[in-house]
Order: sequence, then C-alpha cells, then structure tokens
Amino acid sequence: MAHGGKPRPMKGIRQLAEHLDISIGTVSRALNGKPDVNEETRKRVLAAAEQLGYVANQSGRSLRQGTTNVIGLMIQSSRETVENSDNFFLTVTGGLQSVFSRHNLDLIMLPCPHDEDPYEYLKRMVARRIVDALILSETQRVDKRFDMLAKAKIPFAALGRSLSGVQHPWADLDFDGVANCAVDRLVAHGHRRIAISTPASDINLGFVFVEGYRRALERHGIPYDPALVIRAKSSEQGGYQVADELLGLKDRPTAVILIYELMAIGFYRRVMEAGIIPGRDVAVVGFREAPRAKFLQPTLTCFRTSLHDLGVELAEILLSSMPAYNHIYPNTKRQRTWPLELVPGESDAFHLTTGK
Amino acid sequence: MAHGGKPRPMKGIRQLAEHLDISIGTVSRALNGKPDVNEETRKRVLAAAEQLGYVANQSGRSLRQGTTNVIGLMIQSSRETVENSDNFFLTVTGGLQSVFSRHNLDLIMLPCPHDEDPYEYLKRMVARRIVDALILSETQRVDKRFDMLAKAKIPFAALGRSLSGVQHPWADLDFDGVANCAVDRLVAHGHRRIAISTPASDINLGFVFVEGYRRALERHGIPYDPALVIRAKSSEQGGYQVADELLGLKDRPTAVILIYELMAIGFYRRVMEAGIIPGRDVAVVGFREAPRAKFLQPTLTCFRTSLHDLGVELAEILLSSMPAYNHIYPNTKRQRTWPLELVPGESDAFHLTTGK
DNA sequence: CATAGTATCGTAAACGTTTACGGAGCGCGT
DNA sequence: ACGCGCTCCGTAAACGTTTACGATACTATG
Repeated sequence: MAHGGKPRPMKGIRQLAEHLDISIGTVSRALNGKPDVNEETRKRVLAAAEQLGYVANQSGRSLRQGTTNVIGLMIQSSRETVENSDNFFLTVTGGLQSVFSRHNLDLIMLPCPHDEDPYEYLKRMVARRIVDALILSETQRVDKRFDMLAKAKIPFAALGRSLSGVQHPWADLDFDGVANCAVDRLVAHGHRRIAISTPASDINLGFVFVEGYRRALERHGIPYDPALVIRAKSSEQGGYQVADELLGLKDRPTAVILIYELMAIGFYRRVMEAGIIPGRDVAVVGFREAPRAKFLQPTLTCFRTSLHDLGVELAEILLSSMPAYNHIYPNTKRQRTWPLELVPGESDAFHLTTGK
Repeated sequence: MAHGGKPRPMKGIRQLAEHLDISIGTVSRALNGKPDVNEETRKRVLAAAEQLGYVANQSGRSLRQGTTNVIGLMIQSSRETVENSDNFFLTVTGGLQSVFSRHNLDLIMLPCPHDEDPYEYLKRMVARRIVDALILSETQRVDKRFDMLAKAKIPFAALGRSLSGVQHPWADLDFDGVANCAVDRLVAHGHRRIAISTPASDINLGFVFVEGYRRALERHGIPYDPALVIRAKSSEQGGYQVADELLGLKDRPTAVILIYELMAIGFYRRVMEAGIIPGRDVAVVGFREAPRAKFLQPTLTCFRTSLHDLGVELAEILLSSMPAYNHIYPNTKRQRTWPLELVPGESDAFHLTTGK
C-alpha cells in the first residue's frame, strides 16, 4: 500500500516479498502451499501475487528442485505418418491435458525433425531437462528409446507397445482385437481368402495387427498366406497400391482389412477402375472411424473408439509411474489395450456364397 | 585418463571441469565458442563433453542468461480445426525446424486445451518463460494475444494475419489471391453466380478470403450477394452442408469456391444426391491441394503450395525480429503473403453457356 | 631491462527459486 | 521458574550455468 501505483512488471519473488514486508522464504512457502505459514499471511501473499501478476520463474524453480512441471509428448513427423496424423495426436492430446491440468502440469509436444534421428533428438531433450516425464509415440518394434529413458530414470509411458526388454507402461489401441473381430466377421460372411494391410515401416503396431490376424485365421483353420499381407503407406495412395497388388495375384482374395480407414478411399478407386465394386465383389473393413470415412459409398465397416479417453487413460498411466503422483493414481494396470467398437457398414455386408 | 572407467552420468559442468583439470569457467567458454580460449584446450573440452555425454542443463543456463533457446508454436486444438488440420501443422513445423535447427533453437508445440481460454493459456506460458519467442496460429480477427506479447516484449510471429492494432510480423497463405484467381477463372468460364464458403468461427482467414472474393466480383461488375457466402465447418460435413444450403436457394449458383479441399467430398456427395453432377452441372474450386483431393471424381481444381517452405519463411521472419538474430536475417519483409499455384482439374473445366 | 600488449585462464558473483535449519514468541504443565 | 512443544517466520545455502573481472605468462617494442 505504501508506494502505490500501477502494478509494474514483476521482477521476482524478492520484489513481491519486500512489497509485503515479509521474508522471501515465507512468500515462497505461502505460494507453494507449505504448512508452516499463517493462513492470514498466506491470503495476503496470494492476493498480492494475483494483483501484481507474479508468476514464479520456471528456470529458477527447475534449477532448485530439479522439476519442471512439464510433460513432453514426442511425435515423429516421419514422412509416412505426417500425412495423416494430426487429428490423431491432437485428439489424444486433449485427453492427456484434461488429466494433467488437474495437477498443474503442462503438456508440450516435441516434434522430432524429419532429418534427425529420433533417438538423438530424444537424448538431447532429456539432457536439457525441459520435461519431467515423457510420452512416446510411434513405437518401434525394438525401441532403444525405452532403455535410454529407463537408464536415465525419466518416467515415461508409451502410446503403443514395443518388444523392448524393459517393461514399460503403455496404452495402445487394440489392434489385436480389431484384427480378430474383422476376421471373425469376414469368415462368418463366407470369406476364406482375406488380405490385410500393414505399414511399410517397422512401427510396432503393424506387427501386432498382423499377428492378431494370423492367430484369428489359425483359429478358423485357414492357412496363413504371406502373399496376402501387403505393406503400404497409411494413406489414400497406400490403399490404391494395396488394391493394385491384390489385383495382380493369381488367386485373388475376396476380402481385405485395411489398417487405416483413409486407405479405403484409394482402395475403392483402384478396384472400381478394374470394374470391381466394393461391398458386392469384394469386402472391405477399415480400422478407425473417421468423419471422412462416412462419405464413402458403400459405407465402410470400421471400428470406433474415443481417442480422447485413450489420452485420459494414458495420462493416468504415466502419472501412476511418477514418484510424485503415484499416491494419487495408485498402481493401476500400467499396460492397457484400448478397445474399439465395430461400426458395421455396407462394405462387407454381403455374404460371399449366397451373394446377399 | 586418470580415473578411467565407464562414463558415469554427468552431474554438471563442474565434474567435467575437474575431469579435465581445468576451471569451470574455461570449460563453459570452450563449449560456447567464446574467443578467449586456446584452440587446443577447446578441442579437449569438446571431446570430453562428447565422450561423457555432457549437455548443459537448460534450467541453469536459462536462469543465468534469461534465454531458453526454445521457440514455441502455439496451436489451438479447437473443435473445428482438430477435425481437419491434417498434416498442416506438422508440415509447417518441418519448415520451421529446418531453419531453427541451424541456430540450435528447438521448436516445441504448445497445444492450448479446448476448455481453456487461449489468452490465459498463452499468458501462463509466457510467464513461465519456457520459450524465447512464439509463433501464433489461428489468428483471430482482433487478437488480444498480439498486444499482450508486444507489451511483454516477447518476440513473435503469426501464421496468419490479424487486424489488431500492433503491426506484427506474419506469414499467411494468399487467401486473397486465391479467391481472385478462382473468381477470374470461373467468370472466364461463363459463371456469374458464384458461391463461396467461409469458416464459421471468426478466424481471420475467412474474412480475408471473402474480401478477396468480393473485390474480384466487383472488378467483374458482378453484384455481391451475401446469400452466396456460406458459413460452414471446414470438413466433409461442412461441404455437405454448403451444398445443402445452396440447393435450397431459389436462384442457385452455378459455381462454388470452397475454402478447404476436403469439403469437396461432402459437397460432391450432396449435389449428386440431388442428381447434379460436379464438373458438368456445377463448377467446384477447392483451396489447398491435398493428397486425398486427387481421388475425387471429377478431379478437383485447387491450389498447390509448399507448406514446408512457408514454414521456412515464417521462421526467418521470426528470427529477423529477434534481437539476437536480426543481424543474420536482416530486416527482410516481415509480412508475407504466401502464393499458391492453380492446379486445374475437371471440376470446373466446362464452359457454362457453351457447355463444353 | 622496463613496459605495454596479448593470449589464456581462474575466481567469484549473479540469475530466481526452494528448503533445511534455527530462532523468536507463546502457552502450558510440572 | 523452568522446560517443552508448537506455530510462525527469517537466514542462508544450494541448484548449474554464464560472464565480468582480474591474474598470469608470454611476446613484442622501446
């Protein structure tokens, strides 16, 4: 109240302290909710901080307590994923944030440049200590990043499984279950030659997907034919290419399972060029539901899920493995396959033999 | 060489210094390329740092020199954009990074949660001093964020224009030019009633787009009819809705300009439901080129550009307005409309009156 | 030889916090 | 009167850097 006037830009906690005629230590304690401070003075401090617009300098705080209150989500804008991944990550991000924000944690995205090795990039980010914990995506089959983070004792969780040695927390879409469900449905509709698409890179989800497919076939006593597993980019072009390859086979499949729903657009196009009509001559099942898949004709059979809720789950998994928070999120299951729900469409609604 | 063994995890510059038997100050100078250090010792220091995997702690550095070497790209995953942002941000990010990495600057993405006011979110991020400079996207017509950053003296650039008071650096797609070009082309093909779509929110690009359209019409002596400006979401559904609204008009337009190419999918669908064939009965022009637009039939006339290069330009614009870098990037033009190139398709290739 | 200049390095202060530690004041029971 | 425990607060050290400043050794110059 003494030297009134406009709230000048705060320089630091020291100014705030001498404005209040309290010691700097007490101010800090008051702001951080420490117990040994009079409730009355705490109110004063909080009010003054609010009024003067004081916010603790993150660098000072991090330096002292070795914590940043920031969680990093690493994404690799690899050439393949960059074509279709934005909505995916942004939606999951929404779920993550809804949990983190409750604990005053901020989420930042760490986009690894195309031309940099993801491992080196991550190492740099870790060394900089800009984040307290990490969420990794686009997990490789064997992923050195996990071992590195484990060794560096940085808490992390993965959006996607991996076969790495370390037992890490993760949440992942249930590729296995989807492949199973798709095969079951197609077999029930009379199909025996069923093709499947998988990403070209050695990202782990492709293996899980194909493995689920393989086991489902086995269950139905259908031989596994490697020629029916097509590697292609997860894009329209990829779908086009898948159709192209399958059309070239001597013994063509009667059904196909696509790992990404957008591929159906290209797939439809290519087979129609060959006079084959999806939903009548060939059955098509897509993976995730996307708004644009709704506009396909015939409508695409695919799988629905809430990526937002997946983000929520993943955030809780991460927090449960952070020492500072695992009392809030007790040791829940730290590895979670996220279910998807079948959305029947017209693209595989016919029965192969009866033709209806 | 003395106490050999595995490179233990570095604790700090101090350990590195005593490992080399040099003073901590010299080590710091050597690492940072300061002049007054022997080239020979510098080599030794760099080698040791590399070998021991030492990387400067960012908190300590930031605290001392008030700089973080991090640039933030703020994105708002607003409900509308999240559905269609596609690869847009990730592609621009690639361009940004290719420039920033040359200066040892890292880019992080700051995703503003749905439920938080972007202004408050930004204020918090600024107060935390986690970034040196900012790139703002999805600029509003009047955008308080600009004034705030200007007042706080945080360097920034915008991906998109704004009408705010402050004269800020920006790079933006040439919505104006695109609208002009599209109108010119359609008029040349005999059209006089031309509709246009614009986003529902008060994001600035919509205004620029429609304004360019209005002026182009004026140039051709065609009256501006507000009924032909349709507000819709930039998605397939939005395109569907645009077609729906236009079909309801008594005096239907013969051509439409869509602000987002994906809208064409929904637009095509709706008009075909009404027995109207795009490219024959109605002319369609889309905005940006996207892989999936290639799969439309008839092919969509749209506009191509390199979003990566736009990112490069934007990065340079930002650096040129940062005190520490503007000697490297001299005062280039700090406001840049980014050109797009027409990609003629079949969707507007016919002449209205001759019908060919 | 004295002096000035140069190249290289060490010392210590500073950046803004948090927190361990101790001290002052007070009430209370013996 | 004394000691004890409790509440509240001030002091100062520490986190890991960078950098202004001064110190040293050496070279060149007169």
